[in-house]
This record gives sequence, structure tokens and C-alpha cells, in this order.
Amino acid sequence: MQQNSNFSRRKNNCSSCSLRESCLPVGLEEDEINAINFLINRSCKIRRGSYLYQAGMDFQSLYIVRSGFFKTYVLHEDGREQVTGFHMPGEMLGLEAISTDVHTCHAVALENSEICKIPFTRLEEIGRVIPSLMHHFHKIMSREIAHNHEAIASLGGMKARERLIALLLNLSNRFAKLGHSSSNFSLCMTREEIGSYLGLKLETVSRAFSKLQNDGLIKINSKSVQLNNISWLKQSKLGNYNVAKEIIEGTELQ
Amino acid sequence: MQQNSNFSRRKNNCSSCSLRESCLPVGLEEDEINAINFLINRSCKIRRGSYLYQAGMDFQSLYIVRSGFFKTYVLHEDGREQVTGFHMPGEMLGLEAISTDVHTCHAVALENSEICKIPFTRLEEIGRVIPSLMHHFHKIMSREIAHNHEAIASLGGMKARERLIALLLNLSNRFAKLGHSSSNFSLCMTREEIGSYLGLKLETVSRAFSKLQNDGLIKINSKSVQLNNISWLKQSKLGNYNVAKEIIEGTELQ
DNA sequence: TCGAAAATTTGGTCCAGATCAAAATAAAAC
DNA sequence: GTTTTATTTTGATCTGGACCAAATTTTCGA
Repeated sequence: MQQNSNFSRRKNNCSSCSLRESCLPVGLEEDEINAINFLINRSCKIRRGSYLYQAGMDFQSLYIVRSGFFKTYVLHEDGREQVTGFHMPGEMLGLEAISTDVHTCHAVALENSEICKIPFTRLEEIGRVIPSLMHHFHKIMSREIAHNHEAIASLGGMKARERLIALLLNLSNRFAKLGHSSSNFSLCMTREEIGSYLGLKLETVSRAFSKLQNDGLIKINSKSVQLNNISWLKQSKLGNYNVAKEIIEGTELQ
Repeated sequence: MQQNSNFSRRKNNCSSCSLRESCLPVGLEEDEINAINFLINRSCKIRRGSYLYQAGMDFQSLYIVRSGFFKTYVLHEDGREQVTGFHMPGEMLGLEAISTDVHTCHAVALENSEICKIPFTRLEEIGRVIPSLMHHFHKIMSREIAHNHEAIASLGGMKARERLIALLLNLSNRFAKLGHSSSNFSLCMTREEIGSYLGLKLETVSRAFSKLQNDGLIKINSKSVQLNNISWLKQSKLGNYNVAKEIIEGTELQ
């Protein structure tokens, strides 16, 4: 079988693949580990700016981001791009395509990235013999749904400033989970992409950043952001701006 | 076993349950049919206004709407209600809770409804021996994700009028799939709930309805809607209002 | 069936964010 | 390193939809 040869050749080339490393329950048998290695040991590099998949393409595989950063987007009927998500290492892409066997959005690397490819049919097969793997997959899909609900709530109920703060806090959490700093990170998307995701124009995003910086809540230098105090930000997001301001003025920033 | 007695007692009381009826691949063995009956033969009635589940409750089961109509919503930190979806017969509720084993949103019946309860652990067990059932479940979750992407795109990139048209067309499709009229149906949510879902205030929703009616695209009578011509609506949603208007004025409406 | 409460419509005012414009930076190509 | 191109910032104006208010209609409980 062609897959068997792949398996032996690529046995160890996907060591940071998070499906195995950080998400699976421990206590698996060696056979099971081998099966999972077989499943996920197909990694490849995607250069900044290239597509992992495009809307309309046949669905075969899911992907886990190993390193780098992706955005997904759909096109409005008039051709405008609508960003539907940003995706960091450890996160899964392609889930929306299972229902129709066709991808319904575009996935582009925002920086040079690596992904693990997971043939979906095989995931279902192996999941049948490793229930904890299947259950884990269900959690991943569910998390995606929960996360979408948050995005809908953000778009539907918040003002520009609040949406931007919500995004910053969300990214901060996700970086923290990867073991990176939760207060200093680099945005690898443009203001326009942020705006598209948040339902705002790029000028509004830029102004909101400037305002947050003037208020002493963040520091921005083009792509790099520093969150001065995450709990102030949370306060400020609640519209409880005066509280945040008092705290700020009462303490560090003169 | 208590479930076995349930099973025999309720053998045939879930005949319209769509997981079995309209969604499963045909060609199952009798054993498999029995297993699925066992899985889904737990129906119950939910009165208009009562909760199917609430945020914070432990997750045990998924639910399929058999009849009626539900909304799901989350609460913003300040207590405002943010509607995250409307749910019609055949659709599944509770998917967002798998990831944390806790429900993260509230589900309320908007009219007297019936649901099938599906214990999730059992779904995973039976899915292991009936792969087509499991695959079907994956498609359902995936469809939910794809649908959320649409909602995000609608909120992020459309104006009030377009969002409302998008919702009407979406409901129209879903009613059609249930075998109901795609052009005449009854909204069982309030303007405020529509507004919350679409990121608009109720007054804006009301004005948008009035405007669409004046333009001859729809007819509304409090809760009941009639779509005069679905392709005009689609045109009009594309911002191509003049085309729609020309068509309208050139034909039926004087 | 009637009266109270809830939902909807419609009118007016105001403001957050869109849009238009132009300068200032940063990134990419040569 | 220099030019070119893309991105970001900032300013000025305009507008869609929020917000406030009141009249009207619908729904529902007694």
C-alpha cells in the first residue's frame, strides 16, 4: 500500500503536530499511537500568500496549522472579501467543508507556514477504533462552533472599540496557550483584514488602535502590539471605561 | 435497564424525527435501525417560552427539533441578549457544548415545540458501529460551521436592508426544505429578536420591512411574510436595486 | 369580551463610523 | 541603497442606523 510506505518514510517529521502532542488524552497503546502517526504524518509548507485551499475545491482533508498564521475568507457577491477567521498553530482548518464535500471558503497563509494534512476518510476510520480520538475531534468541531458564536456576538452587539479589544484579548489568549507572551505579540494581518473580520473599515480600525494607545491601554508599532494591562482592557471592553481610566490614572501612567 | 423499557414503550412515537427519517442513508440493517431508534426515541415537548437548556448547565445530550421553533442566545457582559441563531425542525441544538461539557448559550422555544433528545455518549458509541451515522453527524456539525460563516459574513459586510433580505431568503430556503412554502411563512420571532440576530435595533428592522414592502418586494402583516419574487429579492440584496426596480416596474406592479 | 401589557410602526434628532482625501510610513522590488 | 508600491495614519465631511418619543396595533390574561 502506498500509504504504508509514506508512513515509514515520514514517521517522525511532524513532531509538533498538536493533534497528537497537546490535545490527545494520554494512555494510548503503541498500536494506537502508530495509527495516529499514520494519520497525521503528512506535513507540508505553505508560503506566505499562497492558498491552502480555495472555495469550490473538492474536500479531501482537514489541516492542522503547525506553524505560521492563516486567514479564511469568503467572497461577497460583489467581490468584496469577508474574513471569517484567523488561525494559529494547533488549530484545525477545513471543517466547514465536510457538510458538502466542497470547500466554501478560501484559506491563505499570512506568513510562511506549515500544516499537517489529515485525510478525513482516514480520520473517521481510525476514530472508530480509537474512541478518544474521535471524541477529541468532536470537541474540536464544537469549539469552532462556540468560537463562531462569540464572533457573531461581537459583531452583533459591540461597538468598534469593544470589537477591537475583544479581538486583541482573543489573540492574547491563543498566543498564551501556545506558550507565547500574552501581552506582546505581532499582528500578521493588515488593518484592512482586521476590519473585514470585525465588520469595520480599515480607517476605523486604525483610529481605534490610536485611541487605545492614547488611553494608555496598549502600545502599537505598526504590526506589533503590547497590551499594557489585560484586566484594564477587559474593564474597558465592558464599556466601563471610567473605571479603567481611574485605575490607569491612579497608578502607572502619571 | 431503564432505557430498554423506554425503548419498547416509545418505539414509534418519534416518527418525524429527522435524524432517522430524512437524513440517514438508506440500506441499514434491522439491528442498526433498532440501535438508532434506541438512540433517538426520547422525545419531549417544550412549551413556548421555556428553556431547552441554559448557559452553564451540564452538557449531556444533543437535541433535534421535531416541531416548533427555537432561538439560541448568549448574554453580553452587561446583560443584553445576543441572539446567535434560529432553529427549525430537523436542526440540531447543543453542538456548541461538546467542547467544554457545559452549555454556553441559552435555547428557548419560540412556540410550542417538540424535540428528540440524543444522549451524546450513546451517539458516539452507536456511531462507532454505524459509520454512516457518525459521518452524518459530522456533516451536521460542519453545516453548522458553514452556516455560522454565512452569518458572520452577513453581519460583517452587509447593510441593514441586505441583512434582512439575507435572513428572509435563508428562512425561505429552510422552510422549503421542510416542504413548506418558500414564499409565504410566519416569523415567530419578534422584531427585537431579529434585530439582535442581525446586529440592528428593532426600529431599524421595522423600517427595513416597511421599505421592502413599499418597494413591492415583500408583503408583511405583523408576523406573516410573503416574498413577492425571490429572484428580485436576490437582485436587490446584491445592491443592484435599480435592476430589481426596473424589473418590478416593467412587469407586475404597474 | 374586554382591558392591560407587549409589540410594532412612524417621526424626529444625533452620532459612530463610513467615505473621501492626502500625507506619512513601511515593505518590497529592482 | 534607491525607487516603487502597499499600508497606515490623520483630517474633514457625510450618512445609516442608533436613540428618544409617541401613536397604533396585536396579544394575552382575566
